[in-house]
Amino acid sequence: MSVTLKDVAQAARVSVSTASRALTGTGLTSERTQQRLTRIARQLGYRPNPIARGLKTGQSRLVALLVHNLTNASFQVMAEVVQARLKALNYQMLLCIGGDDPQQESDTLTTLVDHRIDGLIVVPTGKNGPQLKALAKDVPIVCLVRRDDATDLETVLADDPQGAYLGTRHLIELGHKRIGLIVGRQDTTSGRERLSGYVRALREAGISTDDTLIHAGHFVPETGATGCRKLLDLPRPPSAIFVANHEATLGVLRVTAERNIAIPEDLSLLCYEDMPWFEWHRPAISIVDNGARDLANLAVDRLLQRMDAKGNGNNGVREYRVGARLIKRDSCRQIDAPTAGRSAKPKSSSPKSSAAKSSAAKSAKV
Amino acid sequence: MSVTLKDVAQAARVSVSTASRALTGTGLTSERTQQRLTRIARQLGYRPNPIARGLKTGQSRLVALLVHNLTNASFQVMAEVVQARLKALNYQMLLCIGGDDPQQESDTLTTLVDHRIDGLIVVPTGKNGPQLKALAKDVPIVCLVRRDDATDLETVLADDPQGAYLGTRHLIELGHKRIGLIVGRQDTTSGRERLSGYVRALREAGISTDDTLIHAGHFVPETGATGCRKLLDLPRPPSAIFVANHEATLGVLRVTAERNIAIPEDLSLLCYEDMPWFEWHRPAISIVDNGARDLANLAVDRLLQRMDAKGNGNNGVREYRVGARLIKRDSCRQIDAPTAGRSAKPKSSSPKSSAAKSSAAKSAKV
DNA sequence: TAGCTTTTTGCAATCGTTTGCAGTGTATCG
DNA sequence: CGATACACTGCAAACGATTGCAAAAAGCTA
Repeated sequence: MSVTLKDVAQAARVSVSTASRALTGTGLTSERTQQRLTRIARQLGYRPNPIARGLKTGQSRLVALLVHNLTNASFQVMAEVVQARLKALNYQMLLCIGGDDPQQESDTLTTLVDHRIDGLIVVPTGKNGPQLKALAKDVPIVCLVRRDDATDLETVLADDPQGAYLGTRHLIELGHKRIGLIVGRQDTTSGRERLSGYVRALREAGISTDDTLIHAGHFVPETGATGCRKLLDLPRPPSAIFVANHEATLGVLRVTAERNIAIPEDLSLLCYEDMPWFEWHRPAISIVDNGARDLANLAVDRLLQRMDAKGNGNNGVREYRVGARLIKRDSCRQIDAPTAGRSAKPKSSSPKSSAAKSSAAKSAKV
Repeated sequence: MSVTLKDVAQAARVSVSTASRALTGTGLTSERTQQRLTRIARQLGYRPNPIARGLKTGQSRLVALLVHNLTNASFQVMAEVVQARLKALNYQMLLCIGGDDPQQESDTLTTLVDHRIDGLIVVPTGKNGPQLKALAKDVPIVCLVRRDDATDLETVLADDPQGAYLGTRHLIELGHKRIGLIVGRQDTTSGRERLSGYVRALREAGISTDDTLIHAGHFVPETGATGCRKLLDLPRPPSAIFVANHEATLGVLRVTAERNIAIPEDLSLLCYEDMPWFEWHRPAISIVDNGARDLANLAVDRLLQRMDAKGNGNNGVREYRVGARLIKRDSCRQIDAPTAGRSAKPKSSSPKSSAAKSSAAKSAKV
């Protein structure tokens, strides 16, 4: 069917070995034959067979990225970044979706090493530590976003303690004292760390934590809905909610919409991890940005590094942190002058303000 | 490193051929040796090497999906569906991102067939017809969402003419007479077909088309922004905009937000292809759903079918259509009684209605 | 038990590369 | 001019499976 190295060799009247050496550019052939063979190969449309090559060399030029889903905007960005970086280096990305399910993760992992992938970037569920650890002996692995405590793999994490701290402090600075937190499962790194950042900010500000204000749960919209209802139904509901569980955001928005709660007039909302549309939403949603792009880039860097090192094993296993950033938009409002300072800001305690603004716009238009 | 077939054979004191036959389950070995070998293989932790196998059999158990990006919600859904379906059949999905760029598409395609993929589902740019056609001789290919006119490949399309027609008719039925259209590039199937559906609905309703109301452009948010501005700046601006270019949606939302245009009071908005958050947006955005999930499933069905047929070539190349569905939410309003009929409906020509509702809710709350 | 068929097995070639080793030819040097 | 080095090249053995063909074993019949 397709033209093989043998065909090229025959056409050039040399042996396959020579052809191979000429085309792979080991400096072991004369300049002349090298050029001649490259030409002939191109004329014949020769393309090396990665499978055959892989069999011999043990490399597949395949690098896998295992994420939980593609709904999460961070994962989308990561997938695109990883793909782009790898393609430039002539690797193919094998994107796998594990659904945050240990069983699926485990299955996928075995399939992947079966396929002799050259490297793996994985967002671990945390439940397959032993397996990961074993695989790491055969293939370079970098963990992303979550740490797997049972392993000592190189890991690229978001700076969740800092991010949660920044976000919470921002709300405190705006005058909020009762701040609801909807956060991820406490058996995940990010879940625990974000909670801790929240607690630290509160403590620093001398605000005592209130367990009824904290809702931890799975990374699904329902968590947001439930948590939000719980918070709103409190005798003394919070004036701000910090949704530090990305997937839960939609649930929170649904509930606030259902209950006709105006943001930020009735409730300030701060979310975690950006989505393209947060910026276009009305009001534009303030967020703590986890730096998905940088995380992915760093993970690729680390992975490539290990792939080159080839066997110089586990020396220098590190944990990296990519800093978080607060992006202020319009979903959080100042509810109270923290100090006597600050004047120009229209801190508008009147719930009508935005409705007024919008109907003004309307009458101008209609 | 890893245990090979030879190891298993040795341990069982049989030849590799017997081992191979026993483990692959050709009925050519005695029941007894088959069981014995399976047991030994498991004990030794033997896993067949797909690369070696692939070299001999010419199959890789890899199926590629080539899409433009992962930002588009339809592509996300498709990726997840394809991955899930394939995994169940023990194939690995190779997800590639082509960026709707012919050059990248071309490169990726060659890499993919180099890797001896067993099948390919591709959203073609339309600029690499000849190449696709050539590749189709070696590997089963199914086109998705867009047709490549230069080929006669099996193609699974959304019913865009119908979808655009349904959407436009919906707006007409709500009383809109001037309906802006923001649509995709006219050198793509979907771009042309959506425009045609729009035109047909208008013609049927006896409304003459107005070219100044139609804006076609690339599949990027900017198209939406530009188009929306153009439409709003018209001497006689439309009362409704149909954004039939998914990526352009964000741009439109940005402009309407910038200009403080209330939806649906000042402007009705209808979009194409769902996104998870459209439902939670305020107002919830009405859409024409292209049925991404069904499209992906059908594409997989067709591909598997061809992969089985194995060589019975191009007979029966078909084009399939997956019907579109209108999903009404809150971004389109009735602006005018189409007939004298209909009573109960609060068709509210007063632009204040929703603002009133919302401020009522607020005062109830505060 | 011989002769036949039918299962079950093993040998060896093959897929398309890479690569150690040995061989050829040419240049260099004394 | 012969010896030695060096640059190229070719042979053949891998890599880990699958598979056609033939041999061995087993089962049957008479």
